[in-house]
Amino acid sequence: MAHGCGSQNSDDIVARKLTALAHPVRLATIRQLAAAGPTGLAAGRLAERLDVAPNALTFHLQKLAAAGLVESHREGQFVYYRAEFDALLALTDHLVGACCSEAEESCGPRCPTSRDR
Amino acid sequence: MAHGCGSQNSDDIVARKLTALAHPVRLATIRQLAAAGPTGLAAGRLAERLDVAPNALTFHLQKLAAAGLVESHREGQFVYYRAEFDALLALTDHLVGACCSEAEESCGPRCPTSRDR
DNA sequence: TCATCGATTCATGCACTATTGAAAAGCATG
DNA sequence: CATGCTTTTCAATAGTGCATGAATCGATGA
Repeated sequence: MAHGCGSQNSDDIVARKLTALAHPVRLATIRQLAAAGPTGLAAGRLAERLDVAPNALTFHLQKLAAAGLVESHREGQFVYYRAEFDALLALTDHLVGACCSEAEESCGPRCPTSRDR
Repeated sequence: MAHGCGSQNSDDIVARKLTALAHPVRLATIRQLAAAGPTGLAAGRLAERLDVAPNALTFHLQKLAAAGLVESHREGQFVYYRAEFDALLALTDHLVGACCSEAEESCGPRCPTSRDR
């Protein structure tokens, strides 16, 4: 505990991203943005779909952006948000990346260690 | 609605699991258990490896167990914990499951929608 | 039974996060 | 410039989670 806070461990970075995802509104947000694809969605339209107050949505979007999971760009009066797909995929890799690396037996047919990549 | 799992929304269940994972100690715990494979690790050995107080580790392990991400079984005076691999893999599926479902263009070569399963 | 080791439970204090409502800033149109 | 729409900022509150230390429970062996 309380070992150096200067250079952050990879686990800490991933934990920060998971913290950003670990909220019903933010998770639904990411899924909406993921479904919307590279074009993204305007903040207002997102607020409508999720039935969330605009200011509340901004709060959550900022957390997602701080974690590097979404990006925003302005187009006229609208602000479009889109998911950072690379960050999402890297996240899933990290979760089961070291699976069974120290074990003799594999954890199952879907184990990333046991199937070719 | 791919799986009709109980009363709670699938997003809420996933959010609960992500909440359980979204902590440096718990994330490191899962990775240690994932690396250890189906055999698992004793709580004390886990505490040593992670440099965490035993009672603190119990606190975190209970959160992981409540989310269905780990399981425990007693062997003599030791309590072994092992990762629930199915729950972990289901989690990663959910994250990018609906990726680009509403978009004309795919988000990339690794998009789950764009590659066969 | 007593002593020891492993694991858990309990209680307290602290910090952080989410929610809400009101207000303000940025952009477009008449 | 004035108006309306979109988005963000701010402030106050309530709620939740985490860390810490002491005490407890369970199992093992002398």
